[in-house]
Amino acid sequence: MSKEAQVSAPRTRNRWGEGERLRGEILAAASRLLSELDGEDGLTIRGVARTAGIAPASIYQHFTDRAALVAGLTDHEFARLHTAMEAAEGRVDSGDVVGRVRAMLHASCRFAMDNPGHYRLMTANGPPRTAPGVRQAGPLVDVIDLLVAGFARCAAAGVALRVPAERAAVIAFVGAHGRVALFQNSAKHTDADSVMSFVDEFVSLVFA
Amino acid sequence: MSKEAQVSAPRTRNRWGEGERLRGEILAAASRLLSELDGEDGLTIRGVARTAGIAPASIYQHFTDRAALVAGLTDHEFARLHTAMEAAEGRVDSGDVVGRVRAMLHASCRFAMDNPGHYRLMTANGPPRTAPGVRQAGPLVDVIDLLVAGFARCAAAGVALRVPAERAAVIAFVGAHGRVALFQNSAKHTDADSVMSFVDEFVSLVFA
DNA sequence: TGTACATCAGTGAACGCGCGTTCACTGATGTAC
DNA sequence: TGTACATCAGTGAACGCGCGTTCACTGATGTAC
Repeated sequence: MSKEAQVSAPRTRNRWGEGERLRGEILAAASRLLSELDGEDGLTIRGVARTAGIAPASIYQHFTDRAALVAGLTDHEFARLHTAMEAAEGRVDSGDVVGRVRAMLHASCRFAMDNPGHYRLMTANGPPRTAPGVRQAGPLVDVIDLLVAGFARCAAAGVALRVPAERAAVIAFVGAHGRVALFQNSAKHTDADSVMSFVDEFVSLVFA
Repeated sequence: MSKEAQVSAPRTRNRWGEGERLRGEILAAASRLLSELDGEDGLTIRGVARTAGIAPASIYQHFTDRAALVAGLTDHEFARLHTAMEAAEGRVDSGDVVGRVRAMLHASCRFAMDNPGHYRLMTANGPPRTAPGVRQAGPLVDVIDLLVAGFARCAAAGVALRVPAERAAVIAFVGAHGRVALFQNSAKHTDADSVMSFVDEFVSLVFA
């Protein structure tokens, strides 16, 4: 609980050829820092350096500037979310197609609720804007594709949808995260169970 | 397009007893500033003062500190949204209950799309957290209550809902704004029409 | 009607601070010959 | 095997800047007597 960054040993530097490891440590430190912070503005070069136990200047060997650091962190967190959703899906019996979709949505809600700072960062500096018409790419789209595939499997298994799978995925994701985002800082009302049941109700709306 | 704040006349001060007018000018300036900015971090005391054409110190006669200014701006913007939604509803024939709900949702989407900075501010520093169990209050809840009333009027008019009006309101609002928030900065794909039709599809899901 | 004083709206200059970024550096580890 | 040099990981100190906030102030307008 001390305000001081612990004044540990002056840090054993990485060995030759392993300089890239610090990049990971920097991202991990930034992620940790973001957990304890309100928003992106507290996410400073100096703050991250303090959290990582390195000199501010050291960050510039891995990120050209603060913007690059933030972008790197965003990608890193999207990858974490992606992994969490896949893992959650894998934990459900593959015959339970609806259950698998639910599991992914629950995982993404839990991620957002457990990591409000990261979540805000991810939605604020979303994917890079692409040219119109071009098929969109980016971490957000990858996450949604996970859901599209899930809903498509529902349809293939004979569970009727009221809308196409692509639409259903966006609706479900947007609904789940809208719910979390809007009520994140608004009372105890946002306990995990009520969010999850809201999401389930939501999902049931897209099924016939 | 000049970077300079225009060096106009040194400002004619308000007359005796009208000091409160500056409060409004400060909020208007902050609102204008937020329109041209990415996020809350650019919303500084000095920046607002520059935009308003006053001295930074003058702000402290109306807001105790930066946090109070931001909170005041948030309230101000919620009030604007509330007004816009009511106005939109009023423009639709009162017999068309579903149309009136749609109009409110469209208005709130348009607000979010036209004012991404304000919107981010409103969702980030949402309503003050209240004690659990206590009926929630605050500008966000007021806005949602508008929708609850709208959906309730639908039900009363014989348009069947698949969920209670309270639920429907939250679902619709959360869906609409989740859609806007998630895709705000993600390509031309976010043109107004596609958002509106998404919202309409969304609304149709809650009706039987 | 004067006149002394209170109150108002708003300011200019200064403070200390943390920030992003740059630069020349340190010392350990590898490589060429 | 030495030894000179290149490369690596990482640093310490300094820079200039914009920020939030405070303070004593200015000058216009009102009020008491």
